Amino acid sequence: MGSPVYIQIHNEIKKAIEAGKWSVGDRIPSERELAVQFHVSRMTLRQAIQTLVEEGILERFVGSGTFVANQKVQEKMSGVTGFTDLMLAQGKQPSSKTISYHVMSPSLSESEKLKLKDETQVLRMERVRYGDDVPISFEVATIPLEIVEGLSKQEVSESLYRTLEAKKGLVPGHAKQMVSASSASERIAEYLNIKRGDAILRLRQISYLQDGRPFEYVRTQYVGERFEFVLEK
Amino acid sequence: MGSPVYIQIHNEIKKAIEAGKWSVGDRIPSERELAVQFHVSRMTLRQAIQTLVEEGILERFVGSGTFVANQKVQEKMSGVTGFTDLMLAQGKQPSSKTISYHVMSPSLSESEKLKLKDETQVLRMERVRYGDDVPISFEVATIPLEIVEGLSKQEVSESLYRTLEAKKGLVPGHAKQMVSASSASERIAEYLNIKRGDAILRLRQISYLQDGRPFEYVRTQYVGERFEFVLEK
DNA sequence: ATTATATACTGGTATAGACCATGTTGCAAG
DNA sequence: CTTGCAACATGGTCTATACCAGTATATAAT
Repeated sequence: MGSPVYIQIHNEIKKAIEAGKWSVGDRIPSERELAVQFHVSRMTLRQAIQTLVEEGILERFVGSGTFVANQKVQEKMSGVTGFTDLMLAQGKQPSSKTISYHVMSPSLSESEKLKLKDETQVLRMERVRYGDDVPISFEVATIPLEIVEGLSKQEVSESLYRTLEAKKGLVPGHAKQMVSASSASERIAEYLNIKRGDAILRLRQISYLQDGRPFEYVRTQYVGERFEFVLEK
Repeated sequence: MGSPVYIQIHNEIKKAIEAGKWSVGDRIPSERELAVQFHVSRMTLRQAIQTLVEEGILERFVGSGTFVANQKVQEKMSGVTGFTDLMLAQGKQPSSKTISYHVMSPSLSESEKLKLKDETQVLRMERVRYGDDVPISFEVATIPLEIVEGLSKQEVSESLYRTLEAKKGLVPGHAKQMVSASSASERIAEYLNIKRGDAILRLRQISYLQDGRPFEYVRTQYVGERFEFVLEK
C-alpha cells in the first residue's frame, strides 16, 4: 500500500463510522488511545483525525474529546409549513413540551406585528420542540384570540396549521421571516439542554393568511448545532 | 501576545509578503532556514506555512521549495449585487477586503457542491465585508475556473454577476441556501473584530445558472449582532 | 559541449516526548 | 445533599530528530 499511514488510518476510521461502530454524537477514543491502537505516534494519529475534521465527519473539543459530527436538522422553507411536518419529512419523531399557554393583552411589539386593534386579546404560548427527543428549539408564539376561538389547547399546540385549515378553512399565504444569530441565555440554555452562550439561530416569523391578515407571530430560538435552514430562491 | 507561535509567524510572513519582501512567484526560504530564523522547530514553522497555503498565499512543491502564489490584497467594492445593494438600502457604506484569491484544486466538499469533474480547478477567494467600516461578514467563495476564464481579478471580485452576464451571457437562475448558527473561531473572530465564541450566522449558498449548472459556492459567516436576514416566502 | 551520475537540498511523513489550557469527574468539606 | 476544589483526561501546541521521495545542481565521464 503506497499511501501514507495517516491516510490509511483516516480511511479505517471513516469506514468504522460508516459501519456503525460509532453513531452521531458518540465520543470516539482519545488521540492517545487511538495512537496506541493503530501503533503510531500521537502526531500521526492527529493528522488522520485532522483530515476527518476537515471533511466534517468529526468534531474536536479540548478537554472533552472527539465526536462524530452531527447531521443537522434541515428546514425546507418551500412547501412544508409547520414544525411537525418538518420533522416527519426527515424521519424524526416530533414532540413538544408546552411551557406556558395564556390568554393575555399583547405587548406593543406583538400588537404592531399582528396589526391588532386595541383591546384585542392574544394567545401566547411558549414551547420547547423536540426531534427524536432532542431539544431543537424554544419558541414563543402569539396568535390573535379570534383565530383560535373554539379550538382546544391540544389542537392549537399540536398542529395549528392543520387544524386551522380543517376546522376554519384558513390557509396560510405568505410569511415574513427575520433571521439572526445570538447567544443562549441562561433560561433558554436550560430548556434546550445546551450551555449559556452557545450559538442560537433566531427566527422571527410573521405568518399571513391568503387574504393578507397576519395570524401568527413566532419567535423561535434554534440550537445552532442541531438545526439548519434550507432555502430555495 | 496570547496567540500560538505559529499564528504569530503566519502573520509575520504574511506582512512581509504584503510589504513586498517577496513578490508573486518568488521562492521564500526553506522550512529549515525559516525555522532557524524564527527560533522554532521545523514542525512549528510548517504549521505556520500550512495556514498560509490554506489561504492560498503560498504554494509548496516537494524538492523545489515554497513560493508566493498570491497577488496583493485590499480593494474597495463598488457595485456587487447582493451585499452592496443590501448595505446601500440601509444607508450604510459597503466595502470589502480580499484576504486571499487563488486557483486551486477543490476540496471534496466543494467538488461535490459544484458537481465538478475530476481535475477541474477552482478559484477560491476569501473576503471580509464591511458596512460603514464595521466588519459584517467573512465569506469564502468557490467558483469553477471555467466560469471565470478570461476575466480579471477585479471583474470577478467586484461584480461577478454583472460581468458574467455582460461578457459570457451567463445568467444566474436559482440558488440554494443553508442557514445555521455557530460560534466564531479564533481566526474568524479576529477578522470580524469580535470575541471567539461570539454568535455567528452561517450561510452556505450554491448558485445555479439558468441551465441548472452550479457556478458558485459561497460560505458566509455573519456577525450575529450586526446582521439580520429578512425573507419573504 | 553533452550526458550521466552522485550529491545536496526541498517539502512530506513519522516518532516520542513535553507542557499548556480547558473540560470533566470524583472526593472531601460544608 | 449540595458545593468547592483537586486530580485527571483531553485536544492544542511545540521540540528535536529521523528518514523518505522528489528536484536541482555540481561534478565526472563521455
